[in-house]
Amino acid sequence: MASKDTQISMSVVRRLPRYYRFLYDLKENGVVRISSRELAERMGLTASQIRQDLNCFGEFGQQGYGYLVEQLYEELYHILGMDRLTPAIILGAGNLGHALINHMNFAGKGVRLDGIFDDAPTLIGKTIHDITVQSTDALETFCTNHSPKLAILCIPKEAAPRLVERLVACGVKAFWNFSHYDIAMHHQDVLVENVHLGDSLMALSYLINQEK
Amino acid sequence: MASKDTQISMSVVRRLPRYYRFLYDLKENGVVRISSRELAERMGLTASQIRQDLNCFGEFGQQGYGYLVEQLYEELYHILGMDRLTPAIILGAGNLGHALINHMNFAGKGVRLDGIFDDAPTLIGKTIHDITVQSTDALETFCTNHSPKLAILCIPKEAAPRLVERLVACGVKAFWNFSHYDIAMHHQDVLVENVHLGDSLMALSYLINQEK
DNA sequence: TAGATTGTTAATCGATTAACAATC
DNA sequence: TAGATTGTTAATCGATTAACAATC
Repeated sequence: MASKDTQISMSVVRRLPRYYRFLYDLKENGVVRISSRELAERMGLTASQIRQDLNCFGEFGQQGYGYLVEQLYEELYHILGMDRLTPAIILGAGNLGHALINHMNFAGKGVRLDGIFDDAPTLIGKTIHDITVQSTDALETFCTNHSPKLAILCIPKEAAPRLVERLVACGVKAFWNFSHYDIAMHHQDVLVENVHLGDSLMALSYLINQEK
Repeated sequence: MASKDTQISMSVVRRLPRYYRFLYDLKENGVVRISSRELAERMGLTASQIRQDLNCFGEFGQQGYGYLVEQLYEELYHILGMDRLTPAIILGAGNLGHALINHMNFAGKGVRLDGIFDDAPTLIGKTIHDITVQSTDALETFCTNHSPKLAILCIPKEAAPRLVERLVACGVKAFWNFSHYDIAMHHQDVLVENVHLGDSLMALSYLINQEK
């Protein structure tokens, strides 16, 4: 895997999964080569930006020819770290947690879901996608045995502080956070990706109201 | 409602819901006034940025004093357009759609959910949150009667092109898009807010793999 | 009045776009 | 070789931060 040493900006990082998706589709559609110009057109970006972005990681193209779709896809696969699966657990198997477990192709996103935790008696013991829902009482024991690195939080804000505390003590290093608890404010040295669906909808509401 | 005429940048728009959330919490906790410096500290921003952002919309503070929490909250409420509810429908009542219907406080985000559509015979006729799931066959009739302006897409990519076509023909002006179909590429004059949960998780995977 | 903090202008920083020499 | 398109440097654009006069 080629790579350069300079720190990659978050703007670039956030575009990588999108490149990966588009390259995958091109590959599936049997497209063999593509120029930055044509990819830019399809993605609604500039050719310049695509070349700049890719060149953060190496030289993947051929002058006068463009990029080999399959090869570039493979490069992104490695850049994104899809070859190693991060062991993960999900906290909260309510509607949202349930939806993620059923919908999200975790393995295809570099994640291996090892455990599901919830405190609702109606859920404990149930099996979702071959994984048995456990009580959060079992959290510490589970972590000792499985060392999850990523925790997916689908729990109410109130439950989050205590749970995050315990997870960090258990060695969890990253959070995919659907709760509204501000993890980064309370824990340093931990990676946090916040998903605020409400903010996304509210921003859209704002734009709708601007229209006319 | 005070406001200025210059076009607001998307960077600012995306921060508005977060301001709104923080102001709400401060208000709930009985905080009466707050300075840009203190709000910045709590939100992990700079005081300069907060003042710049707010001054896109008006002058809400008092020199030497700061901002009145309740008043600023109200201003954001109006700026975000929370006083008018956008009529909306949701397409797809599978796990994700179901989770949104149950979890999302639509009214609190400026949206009124008027209809739910799905094609699964097991779902049609069922009632979720007081709304009866209808077949997509009824879409045109429903739109004629209710004129929804926003469609929430919780459907597979394959079903999206045809459905979006129909929705646009019905006068739908905005999409909250959880499918991977690229609406904006195929329809101009329509607002699209894409939610790519997979991209979010993949970006996190990348960052986890960079750590060490 | 003195102290604090805003609103706003100016300076800086970073990200995007344009240009072009290198080269397939 | 001629044409195309990359990799990369330089120019531009926009967003963030700093500074400070205005003023409560």
